[in-house]
Amino acid sequence: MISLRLLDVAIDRFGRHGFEGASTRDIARASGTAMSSITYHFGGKEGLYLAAAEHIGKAISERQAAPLAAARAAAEGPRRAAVEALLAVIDGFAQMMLADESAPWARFIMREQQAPTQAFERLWSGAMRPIAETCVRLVARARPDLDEREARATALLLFGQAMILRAGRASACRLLGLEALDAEAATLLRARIRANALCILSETPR
Amino acid sequence: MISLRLLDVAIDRFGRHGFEGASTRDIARASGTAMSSITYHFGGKEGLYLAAAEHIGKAISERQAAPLAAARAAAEGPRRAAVEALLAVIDGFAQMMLADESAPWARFIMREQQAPTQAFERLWSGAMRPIAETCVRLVARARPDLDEREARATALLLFGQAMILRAGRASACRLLGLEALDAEAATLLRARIRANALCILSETPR
DNA sequence: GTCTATACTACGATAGAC
DNA sequence: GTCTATCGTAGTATAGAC
Repeated sequence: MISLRLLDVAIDRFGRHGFEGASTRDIARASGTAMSSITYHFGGKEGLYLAAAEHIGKAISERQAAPLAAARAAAEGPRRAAVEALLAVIDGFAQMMLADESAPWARFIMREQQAPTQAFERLWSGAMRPIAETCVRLVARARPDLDEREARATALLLFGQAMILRAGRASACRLLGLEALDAEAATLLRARIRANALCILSETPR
Repeated sequence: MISLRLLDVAIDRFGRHGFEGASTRDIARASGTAMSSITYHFGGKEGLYLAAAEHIGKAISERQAAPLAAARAAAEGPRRAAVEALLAVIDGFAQMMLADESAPWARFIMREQQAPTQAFERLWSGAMRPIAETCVRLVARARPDLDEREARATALLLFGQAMILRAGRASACRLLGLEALDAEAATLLRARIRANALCILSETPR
């Protein structure tokens, strides 16, 4: 499937150089095909960009499906179970942020976060919103002292801890004195994220 | 000063479209000068890019100077004072992430984080490392139960909460159901960041 | 210092062969 | 479906006038 190869390369190039900076010539060449294949399969540069966003959304949804299903089930259960389910979703997200696989997706999404286009809409409703809304409900279950808006803010901030592992990757490496986030660093970071999240979610109203 | 105007526009364009995507023609036009001024003042597109990074580093250092000086003083004081000083630094960072002013800087830096060039080195040693290292010492003071690596990881993750306000701006708006992060949302988010950080920093060894 | 003019390269889109 | 060839536009760099 040449169109799949085009999508993979496109995600890499668009993420690395942005929509305007990426070149369809280069994407086609790196995919081992002619530039006009892009016109044929996706209608043009913009069609390829939107298809790339959709492709990322599907990949994320697939990888988060398991913890998300467990989380949905736990949203109505006891508080303790809700906390554990939320910790599992956050850890799943952290693992994704740590995995090499997510680097191209993250580059792509990060650009959309700064200046959303039509592609962000597809990413949000397809992959991100289902995860986010489930987490909001779990936070509300774990922290009944928070009102709706506070619970939403808290869910967002909990993800921030994991997101910095991608969004601030270069800083993370320098601060930890590493060339790259290896398996040992990943274990350490996941443990700290879990401890911090547990601390926040266990806080009891005074 | 035409060179300052060029720098401001360059930060915006490089942040928005990336190094390759931004056009020196466009930057010069929006600065009200001829393209060859860039060659004259900065030696070319790449010189302009590096100068833009340096410019951002200086702006950040200036704005974080006050809480940073207080934090340095508190690093040797009582634990309670270290916690408060660190909360102040994090809040200063959060305010910067919330301010409209930081949007162009953030776009620029975020790109460098994903694929660091020589420009990241200047940003890191000029502005980021001084802040980060001070925070590591404060975390170590607040959480003597953590070893050096754990303290470094924790300092990083604390900043993640604030960073998502920029790095995940579009998601933050959608999750909170807002068009933009207004003053009310800013107050709410800063309060939650503070509460979460306080909770993490106050955790006592069992 | 700042401009105009120009040389050269690369871009995206498209037409048409196979 | 995939290719080559080509069109019009826009990119950076540079030379030289003022």
